[in-house]
Amino acid sequence: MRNTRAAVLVGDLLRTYAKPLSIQELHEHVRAHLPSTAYSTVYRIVGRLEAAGRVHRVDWRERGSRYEWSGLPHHHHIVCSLCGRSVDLDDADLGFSEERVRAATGFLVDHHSIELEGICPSCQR
Amino acid sequence: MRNTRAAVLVGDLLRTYAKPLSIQELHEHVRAHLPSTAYSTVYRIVGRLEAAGRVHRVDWRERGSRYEWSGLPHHHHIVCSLCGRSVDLDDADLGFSEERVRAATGFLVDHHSIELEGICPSCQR
DNA sequence: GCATCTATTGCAAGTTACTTGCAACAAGGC
DNA sequence: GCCTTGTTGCAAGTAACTTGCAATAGATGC
Repeated sequence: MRNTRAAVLVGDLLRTYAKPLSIQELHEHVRAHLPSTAYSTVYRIVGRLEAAGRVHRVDWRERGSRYEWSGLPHHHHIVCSLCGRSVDLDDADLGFSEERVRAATGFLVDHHSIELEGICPSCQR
Repeated sequence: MRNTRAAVLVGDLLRTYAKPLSIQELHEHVRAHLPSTAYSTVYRIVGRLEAAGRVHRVDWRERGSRYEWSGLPHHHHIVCSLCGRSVDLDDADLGFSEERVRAATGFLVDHHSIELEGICPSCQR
């Protein structure tokens, strides 16, 4: 994968922002630095990053599908339904283990996705 | 909401099948009994059922969005990535509690969605 | 049962977000 | 610098989902 200007901008933002971003949001970011960049370019960069395993997709129901840097430790998200901010949670915070699912169902778990929505502490005030 | 023939077919299938179904699948079922039924009719019936709270949407990533009868006890699913069959899991099977999330993050949880994918016991053989 | 009212339907067209073909372009190796 | 080939911008193409509208059919009251 070539280090084109747009690809570097997309990769850097995903890596440093460390939260899921939509292609729209990535596109806006790239255009701020390289105004001629097309949506389809960002779309394809993200596809390449995903194929290379450097990024993975996250679905936030009403908020659409988003992409997050894969180098982060495994975690899930809780998104504030008022302000949209997200906080990370790991399996231990949730009491989750694949072992437990295995015991309950006999399934060998490949993949799990946990998405939570609620009101964050600051919006509760 | 009127008890039209198509709406009764959709509602009955969702209630008795008790597993998430796509609009496509519901449409095929309705057409088997009422061949003239349009996709958009099923689409709107499901929308009405959802608005009435009798059905809710479930997202199964690659398998698309599906709808499930709401009268069932709260649960999640693990879907076999080979045969597509799903098994229900409740929060206790997962060790999950909103209280725990509250303690870890301070968020008031509105809604949570947990979807698992793996290999079912019979496909493991 | 029959008339009436209005939700519901079928059809076709519209919208949206996502995908792709292709010729021009530019990153990286030599 | 020059060439090779991955990338880009543009515009057009999909597929799935939505909607407008005139015709239809549940439901209600008589």
